[in-house]
Amino acid sequence: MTDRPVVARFCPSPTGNPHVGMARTALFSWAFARHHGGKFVFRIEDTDTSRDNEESYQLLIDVMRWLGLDWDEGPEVGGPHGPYRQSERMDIYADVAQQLLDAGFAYKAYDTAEELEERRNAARAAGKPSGYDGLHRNLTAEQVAAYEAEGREPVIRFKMPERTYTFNDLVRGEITFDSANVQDYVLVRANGQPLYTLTNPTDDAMMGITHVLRGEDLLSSTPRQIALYEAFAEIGIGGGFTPEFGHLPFVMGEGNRKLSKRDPESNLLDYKPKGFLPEGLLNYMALLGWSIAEDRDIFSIPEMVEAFEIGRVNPNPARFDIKKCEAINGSHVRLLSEPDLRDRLVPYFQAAGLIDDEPTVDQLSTLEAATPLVHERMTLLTEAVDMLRFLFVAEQDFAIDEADAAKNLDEAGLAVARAAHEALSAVSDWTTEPIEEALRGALIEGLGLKPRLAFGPVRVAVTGSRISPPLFESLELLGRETTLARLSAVTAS
RNA sequence: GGCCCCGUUGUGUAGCGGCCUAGCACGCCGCCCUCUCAAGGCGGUAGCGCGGGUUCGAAUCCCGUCGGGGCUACCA
Repeated sequence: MTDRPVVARFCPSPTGNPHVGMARTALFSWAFARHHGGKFVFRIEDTDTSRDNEESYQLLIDVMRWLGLDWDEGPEVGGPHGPYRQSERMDIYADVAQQLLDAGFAYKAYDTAEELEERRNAARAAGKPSGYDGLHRNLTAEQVAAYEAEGREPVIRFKMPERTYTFNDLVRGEITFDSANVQDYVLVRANGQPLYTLTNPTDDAMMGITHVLRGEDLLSSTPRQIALYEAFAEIGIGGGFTPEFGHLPFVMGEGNRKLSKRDPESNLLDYKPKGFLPEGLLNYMALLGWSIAEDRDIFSIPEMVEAFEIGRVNPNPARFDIKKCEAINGSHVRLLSEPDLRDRLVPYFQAAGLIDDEPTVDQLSTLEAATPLVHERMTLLTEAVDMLRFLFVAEQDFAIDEADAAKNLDEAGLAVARAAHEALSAVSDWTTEPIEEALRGALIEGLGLKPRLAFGPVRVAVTGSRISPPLFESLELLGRETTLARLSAVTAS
């Protein structure tokens, strides 16, 4: 490790919906920066105009904010090395490319796509590396003139020095590439547009990035970037040093493939509406390649920051397991304080139309009283909505699950409901204890029923479902009038 | 084809030469608790890809092999 203060970054390109693999990379980079008390730079790599779009950009910002991965420099917060969107830095890349050309680190190549492909195929057939063969490395002035006269538009290629590149990967240890296998690569397209190969290292250099944490797919482009950094140092671009690299393992989806847009759980935007907590998702993602301790896997983000060491990241790919993700989320829900949970539940009840956009005092107090009843019964916040719907729904919209009714409200069940109605009619102090007493007295002792058979019909009649929060507490919250009305509605039909 | 990375129960991981009769978690199964569902408690299931070495001793080190993945673009 260098002794330079850590500057890490996250630099996605805004193409489509943000996904889980991307967020995991962001999380690790962020945690690394925070752990070392360094800076975290957020940069948008939108140089591919055919794939990038504004909406994705906004989604990226929103999702980073939802997750709480804050940045010290980047879009919307600014910083000394802006702008932080590559589409606004085109003049910089053009200038850097020209300097590279002038200093002899890069050259113009006039090969056509067809020529390239032909030679590529030949190389492959001969068992040789199939990248660019360097044919136009040393064109004479006459050759250049001839190509120009033909109207050919050159790309700019970086001239790879012929030597071996060894670096110490932060997660994988020492890795060596021979430049014989790393060919001269394109920095700038024939149409003048700079490519990722140029823009990414240029910005990392100019923004003072000391540690590059990224996906394993970029591992094999590391030697050519190291070579570029060395050229940068020569011509005075950036801080004159090469950052350290760490290549994070893939997050896998079904089969042996990387998690992709095709996998339903890859879309980060779905997590919030489904009822995930950011801290739950973050905790789970952290487990994809890292662990905090031998016997623990539930932790807070501050705890992760405290403990995160990049050297302890596991290099092998991890499969995304939505079941475990949900279980971890459930643990975090249980860790929430009652008031906190209540506040977080409100938007979900609003989305379901059960609580007004301007919640009434009544709605809020009902939710507050009901929250403890469901606190340990959910893994996703949306489950609270289903369990507590019967408390908020307008009476004309109250519905009983048909399958549950069929099972619990047969003739015997209706008899139980009638008995319950009668017993509850006599309860004047409408609180949990007297309610329970009345019901037990009438159904268990009176009718000699097993608790399961006694309370099942009441539960279904009043809450609309076989599954509900604890019954007596639920009845108290529902209120005497509504409870009795629902019981008689069921027995009347 | 070439180069590079990876390989512990179904899944995620711990392990970094003896503490391993391989630990933890999710999942699954069973039991307990119990007004339903959860939560919680207890127990069970299942793993070091393979073959050679090195060593008194290997999941741990070395070599090979097999398997998987990535890159090999005028994508990122």
